[in-house]
Amino acid sequence: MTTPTTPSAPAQAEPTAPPSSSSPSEFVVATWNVNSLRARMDRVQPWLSRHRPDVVCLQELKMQTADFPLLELQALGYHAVAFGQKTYNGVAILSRSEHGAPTDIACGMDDGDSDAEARLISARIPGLGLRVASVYVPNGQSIDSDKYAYKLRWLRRFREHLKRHFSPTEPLLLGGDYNIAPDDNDVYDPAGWRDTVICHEDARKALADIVAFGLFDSLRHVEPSAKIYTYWDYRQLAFPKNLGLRIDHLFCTAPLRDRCLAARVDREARKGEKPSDHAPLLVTFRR
DNA sequence: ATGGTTGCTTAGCAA
Repeated sequence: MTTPTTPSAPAQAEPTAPPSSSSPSEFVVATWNVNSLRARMDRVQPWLSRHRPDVVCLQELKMQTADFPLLELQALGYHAVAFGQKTYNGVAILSRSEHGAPTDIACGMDDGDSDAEARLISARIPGLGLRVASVYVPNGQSIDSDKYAYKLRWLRRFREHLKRHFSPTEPLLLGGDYNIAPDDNDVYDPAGWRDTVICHEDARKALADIVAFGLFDSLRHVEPSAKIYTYWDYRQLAFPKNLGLRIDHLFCTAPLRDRCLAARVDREARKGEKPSDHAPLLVTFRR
């Protein structure tokens, strides 16, 4: 074991700001589509160390459950539960070890449908007294595609799943990539995007039906009208031009809406080498 | 913009 003797630290060895510390009065929940956890682990690890969110919903793991990096996350101080599959989809929930191991872990929708795509996982976080789901809604490709019919069907099944397993009066968080921009204000070019799977009225209605279960858009609770995006295409310099969409959401039930203190998108995570095409959304709640 | 970028898998699909 040698002691470093270099007088100046390496350029990127230290974070530029101290990591967030756990507060006894607040907790932070994030949702992030990482677009392959294997390809993104070198970014996810320092991001967790820096922000120390209490709970993180991840989407698009693109790996089998058996390949999920449980031990690496454990070493960073996180419990994790994952529902993966080869090549596509995959969702996970991380929670800081101090909140206790997640219980009541449920993968998929248990509604008898033969659909096996890994798009939903939920669990209870005992130390925070809440239930959390990580959700990856099908993209749907184009409105005349079979995939769009699957998207709309999946959203209806999800609504029924919520009614069966959750209550609008319990503390519940649903974080995920919904692949839907709820409002024209969530899109950089609403006219150009109107007849796409992201903005089509049937998709927006299906999401509204889910919200009608008793959910609130935590970001809009705090920022009612600001132009805030969570996704920028890799092509066409979309990020530097801020040609973005707000398709990642953290929905909460009424008991948590009243405790929602702040919400922001971490655009820093979209910059630099090999980012995901999505940036994380971080929401702070009173404990 | 009927294009372009990334990841998984290895030519073509999905996003």
